Amino acid sequence: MLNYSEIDSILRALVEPTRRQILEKLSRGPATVSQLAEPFGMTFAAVLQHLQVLEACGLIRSEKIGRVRTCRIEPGGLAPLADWIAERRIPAERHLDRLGQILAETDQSPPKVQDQEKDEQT
Amino acid sequence: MLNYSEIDSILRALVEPTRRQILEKLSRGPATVSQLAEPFGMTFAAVLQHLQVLEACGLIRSEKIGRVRTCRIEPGGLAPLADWIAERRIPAERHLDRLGQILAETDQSPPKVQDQEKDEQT
DNA sequence: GGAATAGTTAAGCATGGACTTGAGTATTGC
DNA sequence: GCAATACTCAAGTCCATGCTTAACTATTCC
Repeated sequence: MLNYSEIDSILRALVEPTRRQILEKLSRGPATVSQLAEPFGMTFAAVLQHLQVLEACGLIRSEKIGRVRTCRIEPGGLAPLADWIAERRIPAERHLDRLGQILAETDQSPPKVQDQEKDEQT
Repeated sequence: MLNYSEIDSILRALVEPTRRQILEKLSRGPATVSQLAEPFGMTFAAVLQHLQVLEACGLIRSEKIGRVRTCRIEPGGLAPLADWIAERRIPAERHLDRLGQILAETDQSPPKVQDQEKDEQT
């Protein structure tokens, strides 16, 4: 059983493009907070906040030695999300087959699908 | 090559718990807008907006027959995100092995990791 | 010991997105 | 045709979150 709020926190962390870029950068090797902050047109404090979010949900890990904090990817960090997706893809892939279509028409009662993609008014 | 903004729109869609619940419900079979709106303590219009977000990023599909719009899961909808994760897990899994540790210590220069988890002031 | 460096925290602003309300349109049943 | 149904759209409110500023702490170098 997956923890619902774990998925939630991982998704909230990943939805922010800056944080995905940080992950990208860390996946090429560990880096200090200042090294990470440098390329972004953003203050030190902002990057630090992103790092805290990433660490809180287990996507990265960091340790402070002296006055320098070094961050690195947490290897299994994306696993819960990968599992969540896997769980949902299998049953989803079954609907929309013949069976799914038949169930759709007999169960709920949309008269009949005469012509797919008839609307699409964006 | 994955489209960056595609991942972005999928993550933005999934980060909202209500939308994940809608997906959950649809994965058990197609449903009309009113059927989806019913169980949530939320207006029709709000649910409709969620459905539009889900459809815009390809996670669901809908068709209108008469005055009834029926929604269903788009089978391959989660595939881009699954791929994105897969791409990032493989290289990430390599760091944090012996090699990653060694690179971390020789490349950037944190003197030496004498004692892991020394800080942790939440 | 004092200045410079590296990071930390808190407060405040600003934007985006979820949700509501309310009015409008198309379809169905009588 | 007219009312009810099922959905659609636009505008507005409100709150969460990203970012900044500014003050603060802990280390290192001289």
